[in-house]
Order: sequence, then structure tokens, then C-alpha cells
Amino acid sequence: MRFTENRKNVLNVLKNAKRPITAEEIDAEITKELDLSTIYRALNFLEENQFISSASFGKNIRFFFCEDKFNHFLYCEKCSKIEVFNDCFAQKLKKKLNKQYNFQIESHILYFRGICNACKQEEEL
Amino acid sequence: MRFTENRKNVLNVLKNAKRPITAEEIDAEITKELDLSTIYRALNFLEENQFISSASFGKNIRFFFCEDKFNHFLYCEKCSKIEVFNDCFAQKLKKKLNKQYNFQIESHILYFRGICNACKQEEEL
DNA sequence: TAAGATTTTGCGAATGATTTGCATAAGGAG
DNA sequence: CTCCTTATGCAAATCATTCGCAAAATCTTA
Repeated sequence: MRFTENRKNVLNVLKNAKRPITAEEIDAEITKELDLSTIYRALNFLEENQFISSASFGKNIRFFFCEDKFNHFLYCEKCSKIEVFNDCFAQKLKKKLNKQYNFQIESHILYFRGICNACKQEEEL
Repeated sequence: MRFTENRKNVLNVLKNAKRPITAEEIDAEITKELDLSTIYRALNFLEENQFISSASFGKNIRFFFCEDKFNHFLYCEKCSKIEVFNDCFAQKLKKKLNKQYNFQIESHILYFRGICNACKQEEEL
């Protein structure tokens, strides 16, 4: 298991991202031309080793992200963009669930689905 | 927009499911032989009209579910099974987010990732 | 209840994101 | 430097999901 330049680059892109992004967006961010398969392999590597996570909601758009940065999403159903917010109370619940279900919790995602401000305004025209 | 027999069947399977399930599991549940494309069309129909939702985490396994029943998951990374729990405090946060981000929230999912009890015991052998 | 219009279905083929096989290149150990 | 292991690029394969089209089902309204 080697932490190669490519893998570091992919991770850095995710660390610097302002919101969860797709594999292609990651590819576009990286200056050095990388094959998409290499990017996917890096992403799988990073996810297996718990550096990053991925998820998709409704539409089949898979978003990758660093969980320590973003685990609270506002996902717009219209434009498929993701906003991020910070408040969270899930930590409290975590301990309880650990005991109650005997489930070893690694991390969490709190995800709200709806229509974002921009799309709402567009609708009103 | 017709609420056909097929669509009702798909919805019923999801209403009766004990946890979020995949398109193929739905197919297997339905007695009448339905083409998978029909099932997917039904699922899309139901999702567009807000009867159901879908999401996937990490691995590309898309789970469908009735949001009013299941929106709190414990997802096992090893066996990819989903358990469901009930406690939630996200409702409180909802109003706050609605105002703060001017984001019209339709629903939410709170998702915990980790290792389930069964898999943990297996690991210990 | 028949005729026409509209929507849904099954089937097979297409799509698109992700994965894989394989030969080559790069990195680490001694 | 040499050997061994792991990572990469490329092209081809895979898999879930979608699409096009003709046939079937449903709804309208006369």
C-alpha cells in the first residue's frame, strides 16, 4: 500500500473542495493528466482506507468527499448541487446507537433533500 | 400519470419492506413477472412524485425506500446490509436550515456508517 | 360500448459510470 | 543495481439503469 503522488493529489483535491464533488470534477482539478481509471482506483483506495467517503442520492450522481469536512448536506433536487452546513447533533446519538444496536459506528452523514434558493427563485419567474 | 397496478405493487413492496432494498430485491418480491425496466420506470415515477426515495453509500448499491418509514440507517460496510433505527432530532434542525440557507427542505436522511454486530463477531473468530 | 387518444409495458439495444486485464513503469528493500 | 511488489495507462468488459419502438392497456367522450 503506497501513498503515491496520484493518490495524494486526489486526496488534496477533495480536501480543498468546497463541497462534495464527482470523479470527473476531481479529474478536471488535477493538472497532471490522469486516466480516469487511475482516479477511480485512487478513490477506491482512499475510501477503503477511510480517508474519504462517497454517496449518491436519487439521481445516480456519486459524490466524493472528506467526511471530516462535509457530512452535512443540503442536496437540491433540481440542479443536483450540494450545499454544506455545519450544525450537527448526531454525535450525541452515536454513543446511544453504538450500545443499543451493538453497531460500531465509524461516521455519519446527515442529508437534507429539497430545493435550493437559486432554483426556487427560477421557478418563481 | 396513472397509478397502475405495477406501480402500486412496487410501492407496496417498499411499504412492507423491513429495510431499504434494491431494484432486484423488489423484482424478486413481486409475484407477477415484471420486466426490470418496468420496475425502474415505476421507481422513477414514485421517486419523482415523492412517494419513495433512493440513496447509495460507498459501493454502488442503490437502495430504495419509503422515506416516512426509513430515513435513519445503520449501514454495514462489510455486508452492505442496512439496519434501521428510529430516534431522530433532525426535525428541529429542519426549520433552522430552512431559514438560514433559504433552502426548502423536503425530507432528510441520517446515515451512520460502520460495522454491524454480525460482521463484528465474524471478524473476531 | 366502440373509437380515438394517451400512457404504460416488454423487449432488445444503448448508455454511462465504474471496473478489469494486461503489459509497462515506478517505487521500495536489500 | 537487481529483484519483487504495487501502481499506472490503455483498451475492453461489466453492470445497473435508461431508451426506442411497437404492442397492449387504460381513459375519454360520444
